[in-house]
Amino acid sequence: MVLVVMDTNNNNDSLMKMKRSSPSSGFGADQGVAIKREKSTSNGSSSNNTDRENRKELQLEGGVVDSNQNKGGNTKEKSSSPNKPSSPNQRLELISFNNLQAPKTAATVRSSAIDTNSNATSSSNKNTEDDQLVSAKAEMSQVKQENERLKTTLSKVVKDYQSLQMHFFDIVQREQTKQKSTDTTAVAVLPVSTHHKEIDEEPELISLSLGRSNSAELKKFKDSSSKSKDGAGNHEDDLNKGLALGLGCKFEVSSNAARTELITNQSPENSFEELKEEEVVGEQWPPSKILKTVRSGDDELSQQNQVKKARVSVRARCDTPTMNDGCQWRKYGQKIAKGNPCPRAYYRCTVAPACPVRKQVQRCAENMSILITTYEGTHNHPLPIAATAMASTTSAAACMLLSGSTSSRPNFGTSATTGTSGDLNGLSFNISDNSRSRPFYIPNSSISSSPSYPTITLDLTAPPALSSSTSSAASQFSRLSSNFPTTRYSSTSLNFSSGSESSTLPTSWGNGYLSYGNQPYNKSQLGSLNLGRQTQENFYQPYFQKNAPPPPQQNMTESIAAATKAITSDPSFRSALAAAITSIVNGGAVNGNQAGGENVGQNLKWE
DNA sequence: CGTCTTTGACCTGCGC
DNA sequence: GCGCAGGTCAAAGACG
Repeated sequence: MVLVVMDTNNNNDSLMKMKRSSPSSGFGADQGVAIKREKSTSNGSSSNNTDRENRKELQLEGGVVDSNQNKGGNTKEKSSSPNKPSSPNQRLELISFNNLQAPKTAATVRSSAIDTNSNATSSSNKNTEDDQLVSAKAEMSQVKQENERLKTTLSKVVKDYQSLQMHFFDIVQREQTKQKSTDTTAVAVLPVSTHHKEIDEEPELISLSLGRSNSAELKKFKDSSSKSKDGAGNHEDDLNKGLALGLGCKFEVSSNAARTELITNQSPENSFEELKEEEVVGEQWPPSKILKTVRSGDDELSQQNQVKKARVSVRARCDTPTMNDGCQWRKYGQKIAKGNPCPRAYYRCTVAPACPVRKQVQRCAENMSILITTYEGTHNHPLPIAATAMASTTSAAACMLLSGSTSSRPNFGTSATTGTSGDLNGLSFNISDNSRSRPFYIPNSSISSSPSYPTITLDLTAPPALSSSTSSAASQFSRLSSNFPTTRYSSTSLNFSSGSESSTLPTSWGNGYLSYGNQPYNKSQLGSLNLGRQTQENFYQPYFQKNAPPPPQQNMTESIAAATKAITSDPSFRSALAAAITSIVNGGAVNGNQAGGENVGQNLKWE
């Protein structure tokens, strides 16, 4: 259950706070003169002291304080505002707390009223306490109403989930039926066909992958399936277009060697240690991986670097200087980027020492209330639950981007390492048809301005009216794509907004259930996370059993369970899912004229 | 004293 | 080759 509670007003205030609190307004040799002047005028003697005082002041105000401003060691990017419910869970807890507390208050008031009456004091006291009683009752009723609303929303979400799940299982069953028949055919006609054999052995093929697989293998497989089974329904048509509804591992392994590697990587000893950078999602779709064996070392390296640089940019309205995505970040640099007066901050993930993930945070030049966070790379370590939702979303988007932009390459997605990384992230978006992939370029002023890197933009800033239709979403894309430079890599924009829910940024992404492993975190790592009443045991949930890889079906079921939890717990996620499904169901996948980006831009109403 | 942020300097890639 | 811009490094300082 997710409620996005975020104050989106006060943008000016927050900007002012940011300006006041952040020394970022003055930095670097590369910075403009005007900004330096601003720094020098901020305080004649010591701007640093002023900054720190301002930070303290902000903290006292209960305002939003960046991790940079939390000077106290481990306090990195905590839920920024102590006065606001920083996570949906907290919000719910708050409500239920109120629910519990309200009667107590009423009882207290009543008892004190009795005491007062027994003492036969003035009637004005009586009136006052009656008023208190009335107000307490009113408060109670309000809280009850809110509770009811929450329950209703929850039931709707669960209902949506169930219908979706039913649909998914239906598809899976059809797929399995087809697969069996295909295998039979393949064995009869091509007894040595490794292709079908692999498919048979790789249940990951049937998985909750939002979007369209662009795998040539899958296509071949589908084609053969449809040949072997006439009269395929619409669902199968969609499937043949590459739709595989599966959250989790939508990966194909085309060679036994690769599969062996996958299995090796999934062994408990190697599960994380051996997750090399290029093996992680976001970077995990090296289309060149398949050609790895035939390419030269240099070529391979360059390809990997390309993939490594895949980025996911998240645009979201956010009052806080940085988005609380649940991860621990360490700032390592700050720059003024050309075309944007707002400084760009560079962060490294510090959850694990060798984590390659970096993020850049920058305010949008056009709309300062919009925070653009660009993620690069994928975590090679278990993530706190609070961070998994964002990680899953971004890695999925990265997958989508890479698959979309590179789908012209043969044998895409057959790398074993992609399978591993996909397991880690539990979600993948695929665009099957490169011809439908219409890139949206990132403006130069944007944070993802580097033309060298493929970037996908998840726009969480759209107002409800904009996100409710394809045309409006497209207009939003066009807004994004205006004045975009020609880049070497395509960039894609996804509108993940869903109604009013996503018009504001979730203050916490902590509803993800796609934990990366079952390794326990030590407390210091958890220290900066706002756990609320969650226990540490619950906080990190195993996503896949590493020690004993479950049978395919079980694995898939776990994927589904995890994914559906994520879906039901994150409005943005649901929106993304809805958008993807809508785009396909509404014919986007069938209608070959439509661009993938436009299709994804469509949103499904969930209520 | 350890950790973190700040920020000037440096490196790298790209366009001309 | 040069300049520009993005990205990173690392020394210095602040803080608990």
